[in-house]
Amino acid sequence: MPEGPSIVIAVELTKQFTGKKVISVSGNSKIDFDRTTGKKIIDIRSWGKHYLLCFKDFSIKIHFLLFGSYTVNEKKDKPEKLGLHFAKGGLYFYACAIKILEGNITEHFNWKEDIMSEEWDSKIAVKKIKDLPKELACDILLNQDVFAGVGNIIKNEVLYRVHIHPESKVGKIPAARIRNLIKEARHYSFQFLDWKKDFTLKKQWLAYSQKNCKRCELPLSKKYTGKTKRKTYFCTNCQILYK
DNA sequence: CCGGTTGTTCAGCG
DNA sequence: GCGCTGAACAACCG
Repeated sequence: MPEGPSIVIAVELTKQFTGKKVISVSGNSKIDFDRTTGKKIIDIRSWGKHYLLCFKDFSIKIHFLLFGSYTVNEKKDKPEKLGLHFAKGGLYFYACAIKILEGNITEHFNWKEDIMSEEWDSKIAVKKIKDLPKELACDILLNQDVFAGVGNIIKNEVLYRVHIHPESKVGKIPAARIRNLIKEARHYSFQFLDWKKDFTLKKQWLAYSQKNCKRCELPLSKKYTGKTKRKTYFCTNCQILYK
């Protein structure tokens, strides 16, 4: 559920409620339900790992974290954090973090930083990475200020595909290879989207949760790397360590 | 059946 | 104030 492409799918599967009026609201979230009742959803979109329900003067920001989920038109057998009821159907969110953002949503997010956005601008990532030379490659990819929407699976796959060791210092990686890393982060995120829609995502993994390197056959290293300490699968033979 | 995790925030400490 | 650690949250899969 939680990485950027999965949120893009969530937007697609719920777009039908754009322009619809919220008749009533339920759930155990602490946001003010009265604010939403009777209001029309004017847009549904995403930014990074955030799912956004936009109203005229505010937006509901939903982050699914690790275990969050949603259903359309039918409830799960779990207490919903937020349930929006329409004249026809409903939208339910579970185990997620919900916040209200005031004003126009464009004042809260820059879509040039969202890996899944049409507005994605790799030049911004280039500059931010230049400003963080001591960061490790594995950490920079998970940094939502640099790559909004990239999660641990994408991190693993991108590093493997561009032959960069996860513990490389980004300041030591040649500029052309940094550009390639950024390009692949975007490219793989869209592959993730396509494969997830086809239910073939796992079959396409080259490194994540794999035992051996698909290129040299040697066993992959498995390690909690960087300050983010997330599990990383990598090949010490095929992925170059810049230090 | 239990262990692990596609994530983030916050309290507590040195 | 900083960086680091651990806890908390909570659900599904293999």
